[in-house]
Amino acid sequence: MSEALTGGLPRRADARRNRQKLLSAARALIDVQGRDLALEEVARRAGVAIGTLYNHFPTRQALFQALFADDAEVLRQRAEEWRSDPDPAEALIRWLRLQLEYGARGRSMGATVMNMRHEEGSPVQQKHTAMHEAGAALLQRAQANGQVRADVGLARILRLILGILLANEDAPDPDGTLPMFGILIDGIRTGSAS
Amino acid sequence: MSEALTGGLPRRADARRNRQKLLSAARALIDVQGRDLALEEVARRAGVAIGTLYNHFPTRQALFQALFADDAEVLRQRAEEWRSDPDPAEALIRWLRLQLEYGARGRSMGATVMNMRHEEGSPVQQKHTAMHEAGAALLQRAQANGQVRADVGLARILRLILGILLANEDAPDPDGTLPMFGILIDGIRTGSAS
DNA sequence: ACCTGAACACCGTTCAAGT
DNA sequence: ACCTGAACACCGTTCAAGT
Repeated sequence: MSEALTGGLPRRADARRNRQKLLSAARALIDVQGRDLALEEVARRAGVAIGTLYNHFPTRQALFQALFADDAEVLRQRAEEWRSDPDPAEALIRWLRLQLEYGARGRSMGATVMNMRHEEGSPVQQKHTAMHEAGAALLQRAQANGQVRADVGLARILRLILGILLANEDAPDPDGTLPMFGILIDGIRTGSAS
Repeated sequence: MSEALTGGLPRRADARRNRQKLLSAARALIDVQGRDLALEEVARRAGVAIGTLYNHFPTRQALFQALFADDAEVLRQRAEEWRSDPDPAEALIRWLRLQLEYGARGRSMGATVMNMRHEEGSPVQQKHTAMHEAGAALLQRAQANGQVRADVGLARILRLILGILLANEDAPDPDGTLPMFGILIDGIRTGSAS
């Protein structure tokens, strides 16, 4: 239980190596097979037994979380940095575009992980919360400045970004994300109707 | 091959009954298991052998298409009707909201089918094209009236609706779709920035 | 503290044989 | 023209035994 619940790394060096090999194999496979990647193949490519995979990651979710949780930390940092940007709306939009980029990682698994329900107090949940708070500050700044409508929350915006990614995952033109992102941005700007 | 390619119904009466039983069973299961429903269980619940399922629906896609293709016809009809609505924008929005409702069918499988690549000349493709043209007329009317931005196409809007559905599929609050829909609508209205 | 791999269950898909 | 179900391949998951 130690590793799964604490989220810490394994104590033994060989176990840490195995964990890393599993993550690398999963990362490589996810780009090809998408979210339905075969766990057995992950173990096979990592050169470990299937039981070892389950030792490190008791569920699919645990594997995905380990793959993409660090992205949340990067996104939090950017949000903090851009909080002093002279143009609040521009800073917010830049950050949301970064969410679009990071979310696209691993066939949208990045954004999916970010929108998953995380175990209370888990490392992923903590990182996610920290990112969310930093982003919310960006949003509120733009709202206080009158550039963004006051009646939208960050969660709703981020889930819309997830939707954009998911809808374009198997689309004929996977780069249709930016025009759709543009509609989202215009939808949260002040000055429009309703 | 006849059935799969022509999309027509089977000639024999027992085969038509089997087809219907398969569709009913699939429809019931999809609400529970989502898009990853087990084909074997579909056949089991329909009371036919697994080979019979493959006879009628050679691929998963074929099964899904058969389940939801008729919705396209309904949506086309509504678009035609509302083309004479005095308020073009209101008519368009009402139709898009209908897309949201119909798309939500079967755990968003409805919208997914609508956004799939269909075989050229297949019945689904024809129905989808007809629906798309009728909807595009609604959109153009609202654009000609100056109520909706001229630089957005229907395909982009519909894919955004698909995204909204997918993003809310396993969400804590699955009825967050309407606020997100509101952002989309405001994003395509005239009068906003950019 | 961690690894191994056999064991079991379940599902996807094909196809020869039947009616 | 259609149905059947055995046959094969593959994967998910657990767990007793090992180091």
